[in-house]
Amino acid sequence: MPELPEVEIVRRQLAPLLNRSRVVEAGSHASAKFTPARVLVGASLTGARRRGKFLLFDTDDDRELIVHLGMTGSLTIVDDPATLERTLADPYLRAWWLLGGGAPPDEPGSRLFAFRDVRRFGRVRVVPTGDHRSLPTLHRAGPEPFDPDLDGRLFWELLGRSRRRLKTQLLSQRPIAGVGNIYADEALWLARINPRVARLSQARAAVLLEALRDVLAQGMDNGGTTLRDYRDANGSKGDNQRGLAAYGRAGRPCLRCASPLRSAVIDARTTTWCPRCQAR
DNA sequence: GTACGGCCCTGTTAGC
DNA sequence: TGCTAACAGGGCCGTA
Repeated sequence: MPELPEVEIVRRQLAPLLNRSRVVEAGSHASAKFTPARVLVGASLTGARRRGKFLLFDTDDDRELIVHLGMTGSLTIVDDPATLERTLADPYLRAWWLLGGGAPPDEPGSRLFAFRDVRRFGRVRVVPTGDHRSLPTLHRAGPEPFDPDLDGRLFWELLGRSRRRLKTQLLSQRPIAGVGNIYADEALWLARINPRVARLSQARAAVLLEALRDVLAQGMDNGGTTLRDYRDANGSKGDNQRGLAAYGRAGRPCLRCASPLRSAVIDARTTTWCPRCQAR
């Protein structure tokens, strides 16, 4: 389940490979979650950005290819003919763009930009640059966690706009972008904050913001978290799952106080916390 | 505008 | 061993 660290790793790997490549052919499976991949034929991909958990690929005709990896999505660029043929035959391939060389001059299509997604939670959209109205979560996403303008006070104000439980707020992407179930549980554990709390003091909000930054940075340093499906653009697994303190450890001893960690479903997501360190 | 439940989707795991 | 049901969960939509 790719969250900010995993998506950022994929972006960093893909960005230098796109190199103004022109889309010479494309295809995708029919889905309401997908803009047909073919609409990009003839355009060149000029850059890769990230906003929260969304990847945004710029084109030379003022459009954006937006990809959300969902839970099991992965993006790769393959160039050797055997791998390219195998990728096209993959039953879980949901969208693909055959790329020519960097412009100018153009070459025949020789590399495949491929989106694979087993559980079909991923999304692919092509929109005019900056027009994110068709993706409400992206459209209303809060600041990036590492935005230098985001400080404890602003984060506290953003959290204060809702009375929903903290865990629900973090997953909504509104007060901060890019946090999913794993890193939300980890940050709340690190900050010793109960996930059911709906209100925080300004000081506690600042502590939570620092905890979010810590767990996200650690996730990136460790190459992302691979529980089952996540692979980076090179097909490699992450290492961060080894260092998780809360997520997926229900019933096991808290790494701080040894109390058994508790879990419950909050906002339809399994949430794990320490009832002692993170008492309400 | 906000909160909440349900849905999408399929591989894995637990239970019988 | 084989079958069935539960589970995992990010984003979106309909309803209250």
